Amino acid sequence: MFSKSCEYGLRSIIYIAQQSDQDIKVSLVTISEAINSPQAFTSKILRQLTRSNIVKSIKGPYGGFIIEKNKINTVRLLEVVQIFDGDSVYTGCVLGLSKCNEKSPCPLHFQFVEARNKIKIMLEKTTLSMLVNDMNTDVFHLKG
Amino acid sequence: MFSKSCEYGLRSIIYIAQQSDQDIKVSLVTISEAINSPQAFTSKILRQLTRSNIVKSIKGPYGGFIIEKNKINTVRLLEVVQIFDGDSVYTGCVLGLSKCNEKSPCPLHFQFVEARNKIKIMLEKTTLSMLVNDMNTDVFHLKG
DNA sequence: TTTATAGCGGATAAACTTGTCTATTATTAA
DNA sequence: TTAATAATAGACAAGTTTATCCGCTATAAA
Repeated sequence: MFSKSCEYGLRSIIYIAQQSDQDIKVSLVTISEAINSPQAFTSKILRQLTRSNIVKSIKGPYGGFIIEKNKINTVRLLEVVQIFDGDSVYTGCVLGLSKCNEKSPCPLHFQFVEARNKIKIMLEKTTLSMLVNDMNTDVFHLKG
Repeated sequence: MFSKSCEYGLRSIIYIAQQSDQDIKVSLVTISEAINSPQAFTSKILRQLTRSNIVKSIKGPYGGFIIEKNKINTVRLLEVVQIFDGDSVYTGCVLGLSKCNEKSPCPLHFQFVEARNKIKIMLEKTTLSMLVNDMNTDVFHLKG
């Protein structure tokens, strides 16, 4: 459904948000251990998130990554997915046709519209803070 | 959502079904022109469909591919998707975790359950004949 | 029986994604 | 000012998917 990059990106940002919510700054090493992802590759993922101004990075000793409190409340999953996979998941023809739309649809177009729109709406609605609250219940996990 | 192979596979089988429904046998060349796909690659896709006994192939002059009438009525999209992409689209963790389930879910698990199950049900319900009927209305297309 | 046709099988290549390595830059503490 | 730390940048490598090529096999018609 999502690319590996996007998966790591989502896991990273959820973890960082959870920690930032408790005012804990986390390093690359800590993150990749927490979400069980390859370190060097995760580094690239994090750069994409900092360049997009969702995550803030601090260099040097005691450095690491944080997300500002207000961003935890406002940033939605759609924005994160957008960075890594664009909108291909909920837009774009299921059969890979470039000229597929309401007017000139592929035979699966209308069957998929509803299900995929559900995904889009869900990504639009879900903020990082919602997931942080979930994480605090200890039911959910980000590795394994 | 689906791999390129799966996209070509679905487009191929829908096209073959539509033609077989009118007792027309189609060759590789015809198929790849009709669905606008690379010929050699489509050949491999078709082999997978014949090996799975969904499509029948006839060698030699006047050869080509057909789907038996009764199969058009019984084969469902799920079966085709299964061949190319397995069940990763509607099973498997959205965040790429191997140990993600109802008991020990990732933070996005429950949000996605409904939307993805909708996709699964749709693939389970839809037979080739349903799509053939659609195609006969001239509203739908498989290329471009 | 020969010839042409069309699917089959395997090797190979191109493109893209995922992942690693090393050197550099910024920053903190001593 | 120096040493240690941690993010950054870019080159490079491995893996996967997508795509091509070529010779082989089966078959139909002449």
